[in-house]
Amino acid sequence: MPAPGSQASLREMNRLRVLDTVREHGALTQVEIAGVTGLSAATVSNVVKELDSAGAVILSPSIRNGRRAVRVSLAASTGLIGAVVFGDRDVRVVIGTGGKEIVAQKRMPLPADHAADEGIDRGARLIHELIAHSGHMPSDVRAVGVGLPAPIDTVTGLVGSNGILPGWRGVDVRAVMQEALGTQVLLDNTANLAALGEAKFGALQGVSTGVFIKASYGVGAGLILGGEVFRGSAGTAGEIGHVTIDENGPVCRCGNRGCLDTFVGAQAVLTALRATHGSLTLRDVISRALDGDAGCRRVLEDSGRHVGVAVAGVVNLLNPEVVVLGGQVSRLGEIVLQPMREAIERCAIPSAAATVDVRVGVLDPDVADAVGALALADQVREDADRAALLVGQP
Amino acid sequence: MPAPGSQASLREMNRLRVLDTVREHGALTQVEIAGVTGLSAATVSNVVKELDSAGAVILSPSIRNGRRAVRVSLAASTGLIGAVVFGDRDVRVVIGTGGKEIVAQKRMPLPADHAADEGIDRGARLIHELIAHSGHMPSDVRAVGVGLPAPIDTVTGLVGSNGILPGWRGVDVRAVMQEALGTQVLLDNTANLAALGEAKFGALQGVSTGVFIKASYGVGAGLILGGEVFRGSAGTAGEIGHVTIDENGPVCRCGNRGCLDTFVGAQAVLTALRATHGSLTLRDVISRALDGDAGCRRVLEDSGRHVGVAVAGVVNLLNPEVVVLGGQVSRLGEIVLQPMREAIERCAIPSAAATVDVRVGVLDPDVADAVGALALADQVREDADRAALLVGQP
DNA sequence: GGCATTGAGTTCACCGAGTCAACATAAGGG
DNA sequence: CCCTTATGTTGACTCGGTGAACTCAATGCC
Repeated sequence: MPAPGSQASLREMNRLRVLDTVREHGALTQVEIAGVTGLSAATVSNVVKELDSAGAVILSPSIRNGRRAVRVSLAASTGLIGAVVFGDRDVRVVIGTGGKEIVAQKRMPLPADHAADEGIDRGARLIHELIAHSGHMPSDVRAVGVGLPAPIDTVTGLVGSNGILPGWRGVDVRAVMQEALGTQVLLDNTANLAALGEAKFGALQGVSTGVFIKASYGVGAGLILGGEVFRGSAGTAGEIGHVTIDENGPVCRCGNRGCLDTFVGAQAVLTALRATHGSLTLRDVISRALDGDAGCRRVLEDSGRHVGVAVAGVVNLLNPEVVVLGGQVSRLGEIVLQPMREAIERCAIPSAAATVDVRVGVLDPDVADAVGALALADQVREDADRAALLVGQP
Repeated sequence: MPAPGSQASLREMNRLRVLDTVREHGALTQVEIAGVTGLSAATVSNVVKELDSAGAVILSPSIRNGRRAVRVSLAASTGLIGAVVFGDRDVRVVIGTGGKEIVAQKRMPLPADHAADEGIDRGARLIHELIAHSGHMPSDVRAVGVGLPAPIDTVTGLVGSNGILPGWRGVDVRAVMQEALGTQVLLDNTANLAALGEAKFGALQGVSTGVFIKASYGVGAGLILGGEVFRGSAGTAGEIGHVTIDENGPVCRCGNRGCLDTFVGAQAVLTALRATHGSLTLRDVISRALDGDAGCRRVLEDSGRHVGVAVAGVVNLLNPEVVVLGGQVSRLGEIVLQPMREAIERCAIPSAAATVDVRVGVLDPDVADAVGALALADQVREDADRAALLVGQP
């Protein structure tokens, strides 16, 4: 890398400026690039020439009056990116080429009490299968994003102790997965990943301060602050499921009492319905509620209210522009959103409650996490491409 | 300003690089500057010459072997900066020259039900008095930071509705104050200001993710995220006083029930002690607790516990490195910190609770807000100096 | 006192990079 | 066929950073 402050670094900055402009605006002519970046046409000409000979952009003619402009667009990043997302009882694997497009995907159930090694092994095997089926080589995969429904300590790299998966505690998933896949692996909480997905392609696009609530088997949050996913000092930010709602409430699996999770987690929901509805899964409850079953609907409305109380605290604390509800429960739409909004309105300070926009996520809850995991992997690939470009142009 | 990406902008960046290096490290020789910035000695020589002729730095000889090195240090910023901080029943006015040094200060009580105009008027008059007494002109004041114990909507500029000061609701304090002082006025919540003070000069120095809790007449929080004060989308972030602790708790002045404030606000503390101790002020309770009064101590310990429960939620959500307790109540030190720590330990998820460091602020609670307000004003002055430097060197 | 030594800052020739202006280019219109 | 229109390229110029040579001011040694 060139010394900071030198002319070489200025050149580099301008190369990146041009590249980022093209990335953001799509195909542009050189004059347009010059207009947007504020660089002179001559400089843009030189930079584009370099970029073209390095294979970073592609030039295609366009038709218009006068001399034909040449549109500059980003050369497609090479290689594949992958995502492996572990749910409470399954693993979903996706491969893509970038953006939110999905090349192939596969889902597979996992036993309730599986060990981490087993899950990782199955995830890795599915990735390899998908690659083979789509006619690629394992070495084509540049990066894989992995999601777990548990807090992940980025300092130690270990899975936190109060996630949904008991068999995964204290495992360094990133290291093991990286070993199994032979590619760079990025590990994150599924709430953070879904938040990233919504921020890139969904309801949180362009939002500076946003809160994503993932309500599924458990409740988690992903925070978008300054347009980026916020992970806190050790990566476990966004844990909203164990906020104390009632100091004397039921005992939670985290050891505390009256956590939000004891009121709205799948356990609580299913227990509340057992007497009248028998043994159901969370998905059953949701689809019955959508079909008009009063009991199921009522229990989920209550969940919405409880989540709303907790979210009101978050709204007070962070004063977000938008709160997005995601996760399986978000399929219910206004049924659960309405009581949630009312609770926020009631419990948050008026000025913050008045400005916050509470809505449902845009992405399908089944794939939102995976889309985010792909986005995470894509970022890494972009960084690598960029670094390669810089060392390639000494 | 020069076009981005041009060589002129590179020059400017290097000027700022040198300036910031000197700002951060204090007096340095040119070789040292070159070492830190990575620029060549020749460039540093040129830049320093420019900076010197612009009056931005001062050169002083130093003694050592070989040719005497010339130490480059920042020219003292010209002019004064001021702070006006409104408490629940008083106003404190401070003037300084930069950093945390205080040139002069004055405190004056305010009637409990005063109107905003009255408070602003008194604050402005005090500023003018202090300036006159210290032998300066009103025009010497470059910027004034103003603190209010209430949420401030930065979009509308108005004071939020659930602060401690009923007579201030819906007033555009910044505009009125600016009119009265004839200088640039920066307005912020006192919790944010005290957090800024601790971040610049106290317990939050160098901390990336930190939470400052101001426990005084009411409870508020100032968030430090990425080393900066985080204000949310409309500036009201950090409102922790109206988090719901108990859905069926006492009615709060904000209209909700069971807010933290109804358990630990001065109102609640004083009411709890009225039967046994008669009419006290919060300061009385604190000093008696320090003197060993069991009742006062017990009530404040309970406050600490309640605050701890709420803070545990914040710790889960933001995963901070440090939580700093400030405000009048922090004078009690471990008496209130201990129960607070225990509550956090008990209610927050283990990994986050284990890594968070809970301590008392370094700054005197009486002046922490003002120190922050000065820092805010100082930032503005620095920006103005910097801008002047740039246009002064075309 | 004279003189080498030491290390800081300055000067200068050089070169890389951005800019302006002129120019080459590639259509469509009359 | 030439003019118009609009884009991209080229070259002379200037600006700014750099390395190497140089100046400068004190110390210490003889």
